[in-house]
Amino acid sequence: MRRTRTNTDKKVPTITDVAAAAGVTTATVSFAFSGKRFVAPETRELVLNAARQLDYAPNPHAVRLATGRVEDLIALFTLTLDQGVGTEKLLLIQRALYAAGYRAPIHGYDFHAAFNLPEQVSLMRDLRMQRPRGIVCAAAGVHPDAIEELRRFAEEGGVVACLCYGDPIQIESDQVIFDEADNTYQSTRHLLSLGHRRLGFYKVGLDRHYGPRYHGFRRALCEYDVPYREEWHFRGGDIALQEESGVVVAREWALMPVQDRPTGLCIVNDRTAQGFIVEAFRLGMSVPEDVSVVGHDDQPPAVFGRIPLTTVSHPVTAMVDSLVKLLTERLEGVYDGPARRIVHRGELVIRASTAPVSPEKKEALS
Amino acid sequence: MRRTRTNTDKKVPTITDVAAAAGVTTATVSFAFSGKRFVAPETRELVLNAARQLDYAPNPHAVRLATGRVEDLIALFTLTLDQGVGTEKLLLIQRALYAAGYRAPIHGYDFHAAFNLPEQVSLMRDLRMQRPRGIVCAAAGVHPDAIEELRRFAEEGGVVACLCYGDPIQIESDQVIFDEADNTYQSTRHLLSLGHRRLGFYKVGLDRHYGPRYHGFRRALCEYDVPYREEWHFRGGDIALQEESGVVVAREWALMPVQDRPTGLCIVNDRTAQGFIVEAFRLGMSVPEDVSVVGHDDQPPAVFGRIPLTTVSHPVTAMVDSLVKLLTERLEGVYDGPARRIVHRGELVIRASTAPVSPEKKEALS
DNA sequence: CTGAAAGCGCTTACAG
DNA sequence: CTGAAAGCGCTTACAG
Repeated sequence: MRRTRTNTDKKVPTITDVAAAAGVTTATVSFAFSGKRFVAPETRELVLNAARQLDYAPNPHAVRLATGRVEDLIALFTLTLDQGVGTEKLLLIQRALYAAGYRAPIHGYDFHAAFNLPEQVSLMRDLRMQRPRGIVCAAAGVHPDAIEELRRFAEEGGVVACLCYGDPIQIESDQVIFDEADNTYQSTRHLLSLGHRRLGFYKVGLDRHYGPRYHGFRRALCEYDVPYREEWHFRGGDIALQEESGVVVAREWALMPVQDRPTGLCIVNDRTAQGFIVEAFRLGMSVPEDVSVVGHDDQPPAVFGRIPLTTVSHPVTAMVDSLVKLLTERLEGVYDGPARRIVHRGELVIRASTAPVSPEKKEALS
Repeated sequence: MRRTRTNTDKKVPTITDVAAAAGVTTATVSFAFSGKRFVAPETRELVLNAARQLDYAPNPHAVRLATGRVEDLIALFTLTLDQGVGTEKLLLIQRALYAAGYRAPIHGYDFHAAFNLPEQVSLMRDLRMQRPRGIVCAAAGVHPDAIEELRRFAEEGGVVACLCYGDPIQIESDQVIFDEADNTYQSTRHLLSLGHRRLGFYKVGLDRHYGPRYHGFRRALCEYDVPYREEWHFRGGDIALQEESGVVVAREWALMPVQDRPTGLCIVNDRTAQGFIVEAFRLGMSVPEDVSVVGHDDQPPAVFGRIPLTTVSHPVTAMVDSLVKLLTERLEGVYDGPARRIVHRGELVIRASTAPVSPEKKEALS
């Protein structure tokens, strides 16, 4: 992998070249750029011209080595660079930070890294060693060892802000939390309020079958005194494409005896729910006549899919706004107190994929 | 924005600390890690233990400053971190490069940066100054000044590989090119072969209304001797959400007199096409009875949207494979010859959104 | 087998 | 108003 500079490679101009060209010291060049010390206007012009002439730009590694931390760098860490809310949040954070004068490259890895522990920890450690000004951790399922790296980063003077799903991350840092349990609780209550009593649950992804969303589901059932049935907790298999795992769930569901299968399904997320619905129709069923389906996120597929989806929103913009606010307050020294937490909840949006349980099904049940 | 180390901040261990703890020189520590010089096994153990003890990790900036280029860093540059093929490609490239032992953070900016020239150039310059081993430029609409930065990067010994849309980027580097013109040419020919003669065109995004896709559209029309009609070249407005601009196009289309509006529409891309279709149905029209619609990309929305979409695929995986192959051959010194170009084309996938032009419309036309 | 030291390209006290 | 020089934390010829 190693490669040495060949003699055909062009030399990159350094501060020394600029100093020589301008007939000054490197100190003067440095100060002419940074403004941290007064430089006579004429000298300044001389330096700037020489720099322009040579097309000089400072070597960031030298700058960072000399100054310690990288003051304008905020690293964005994620494990879910998906085709949905995860990526959208990062984009919005990036945009806001760029606007505030920071660079914010995304150091992410896709979905599969969530199950690849050593990789995850080494990624986080790399980030820490780069000594950015801050790290935004926007990921679900961050391993304790990776969190430990974050903690060290904070101890060493870095700013940490987290965007969490479901549960807070075990670290003393500002956190914006999406209440996943409540999200699924709301969708489940909606189905219950429509009279459904045989309810199924499915969450895409291998992670956390029994995480916050599951608990939200159970809590709603509990309040309505409706029993939880393990066989209606679908798994869908290990499929990368979200829609496809919805297809698998539809097949599993369709194979169940009509008298004893869910009449309402709580499916996380919209894309997976649409996958379910498309396959259900293909199998001769219809939604919501044969099953009511609630999705999650209220992303475009909820509106532009097979049928308009009843869903619970994921407040992407609000969460990003909170995060950026907490973070920039720290960065700019406006706030320096104890860690803060802001919890966001989604909202139920009723569309066409849910309907009251049909009378004959009510009978069948009794 | 500046911040100095407070005395509560923990000190990060350096190579000097490790050397002291192990009772050796920093040189020995360095070589014990890199293996570039023989180190007695016992000494090695001593060093490794001390490092573990202190939880030492080298400061990447010092390493980079000392060695010049960053040997295991490939920067991924993009201007389109979308919710679709753009992000998917980057993910796949990242995954492949990680597997090959490289780090590949995404230095991207969203869609709007494409129109923000200074930002774009400064991003590319920052990347160059970081002196990674290589830069992958996966973006459409890269400005000449940004390309100039890429060129300098290559002159200075960096490896450049491009993933282009439509036209090659004006630089001597390996390139994988997606033939956008052919993509739209194929979709247009499909409509023509179904008997449609009144054809409309819409490409989401402000960029390049008259780019390669437009030319593919016109070429197909030309071959069938069908006139191009400027008023059927839709604009859709400046809308971030791809589906929404499809909605706008549907409204524009529906307002046209029935006798004089397109019977076939070539819409880039699938999400936009589904947006069009959903709105068309809402307006009381139906697809393909009232209009045939071809999408582009063959992404999930083509299969899981309002109706299954006839579309032309975007060969994401094949393109990424090509790119990674070209790039790693360079990185590993397997290939060192002149720049190579690989062109990929998509394939027509026929589903339910297109149908032969109806007889009464044929009459109306004549 | 391993040290002592120069050098990478910056920044910033310390002088004048 | 600006220089001379130390220092950031590494790597790597140069010695022995």
